[in-house]
Amino acid sequence: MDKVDKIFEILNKEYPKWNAPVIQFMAQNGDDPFKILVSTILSLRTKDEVTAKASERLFKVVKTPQDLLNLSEEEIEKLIYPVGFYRNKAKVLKEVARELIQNYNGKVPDNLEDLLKLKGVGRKTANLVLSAAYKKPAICVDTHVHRIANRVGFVKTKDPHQTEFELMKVIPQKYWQDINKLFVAFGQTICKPIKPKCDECPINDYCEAYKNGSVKSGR
DNA sequence: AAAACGGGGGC
DNA sequence: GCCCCAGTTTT
Repeated sequence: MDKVDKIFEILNKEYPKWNAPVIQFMAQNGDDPFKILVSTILSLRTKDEVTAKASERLFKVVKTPQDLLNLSEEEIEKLIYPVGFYRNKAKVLKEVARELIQNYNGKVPDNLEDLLKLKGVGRKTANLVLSAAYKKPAICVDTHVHRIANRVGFVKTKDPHQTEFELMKVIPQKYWQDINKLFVAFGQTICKPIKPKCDECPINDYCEAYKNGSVKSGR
């Protein structure tokens, strides 16, 4: 069995042990692209749990872009507090809602180009929406994915953008969905930026950084 | 008191 | 490509 197959097999098996509130939350909320987009925007620089709670509160009131637009920024701020940047995010959320209604019939675009045109949406957010909401082949590179891919040895680059393209070459497409789902949870609990728990790591046999002792406290 | 949490956007 | 951004939680 190929090393890549083995790694994903193990991570999939271990996954239930890890907590990734946002992912669980998204799973509970089906694949509604709008909710996934909003949650992802909220998650910026904010802990998973907090994002999940804030999303839950917001979605009790807001189901569509129009709902969002009907609220004042202050009302949105109250709903999403205490996510970091709540003031800015409230503004972004309203702007995104406005763009969705004006340019996309109130629906979240299902292609990278249009998603990237939205305010506050970059490659990470866009790819997550494509993957989670539309089940399209896309790899969402956040700091966890970037760090883990480099440690394990899938890629060797400092540029997250480059990581995205390298991973697409190295990892078979059938696993792209797994990357987005598994790596965040794995990165938060085991393969942490500093003080990673390599002794408890289920895939340390396959990790280049572990083998050559270069898993420093660093990103 | 200081560091950690992370992605987008401007230049 | 590098640097800035901002609020809450954790150490």
